[in-house]
Amino acid sequence: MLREMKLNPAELERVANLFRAFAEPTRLAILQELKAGERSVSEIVDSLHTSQANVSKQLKQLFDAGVVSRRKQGTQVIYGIADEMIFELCRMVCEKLNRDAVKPAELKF
Amino acid sequence: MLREMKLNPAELERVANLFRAFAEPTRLAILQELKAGERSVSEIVDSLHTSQANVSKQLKQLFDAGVVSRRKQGTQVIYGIADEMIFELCRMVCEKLNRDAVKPAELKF
DNA sequence: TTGATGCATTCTTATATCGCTATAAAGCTA
DNA sequence: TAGCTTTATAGCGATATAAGAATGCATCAA
Repeated sequence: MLREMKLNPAELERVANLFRAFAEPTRLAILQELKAGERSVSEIVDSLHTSQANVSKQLKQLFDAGVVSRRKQGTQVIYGIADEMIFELCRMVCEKLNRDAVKPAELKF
Repeated sequence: MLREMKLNPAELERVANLFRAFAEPTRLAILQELKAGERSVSEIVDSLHTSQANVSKQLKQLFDAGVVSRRKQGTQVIYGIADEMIFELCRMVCEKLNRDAVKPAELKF
């Protein structure tokens, strides 16, 4: 049971909110960095082309969505991937984009 | 090879754009309707609580993202799911939300 | 041809969000 | 304590987007 139930508006909102976490290039770039391992905020800032304030804000969104984890280490805050399903999601999206594109260049998150 | 490459900004943008198609409750509701089978625009309108203009606009976004297909049938336009991967995506997102929530109510797209 | 139906598009308003600068807060260290 | 480093937040301008109202555009029937 429960199989074919339709989600109510509040549930749809929650699903949409989680998808929204991935619907922004800067946040995806952050997730790509974290894929290689935990990073402090300043390490992420150094690897991206945006401000520290912006990185902090995007990290907050990812954290609130349950996508990344964090812990304090002295004066630093170390972020990591909270759920590996993220990469499965990105992989599936990339595969679809590759299917749809006629181009030979393959995307791989 | 190509395994651990990072996506460039244009590629990240494309990935983000596809995620964005799912980042909105009305569009998710439309996809839920289409999961049961093809539907005309007016059928979708009747099943949702929003205007025909809005449904058409959201359908256009889904179509442009390659998420739904469409065909004309007389005066109607029939929409359907273009790629079943959509439901796998939604299933994974719901599962994560269910994991994160302590509540017993399970979401299932 | 006229009118009706079904869908798409345009315009507008309200709201959200990205990214910046400046600033605050917390933890080291001298 | 003072000063430095690291991160978070507030405020702001610019841009994007959701949704309603009105309109345009086919298609079909009478």
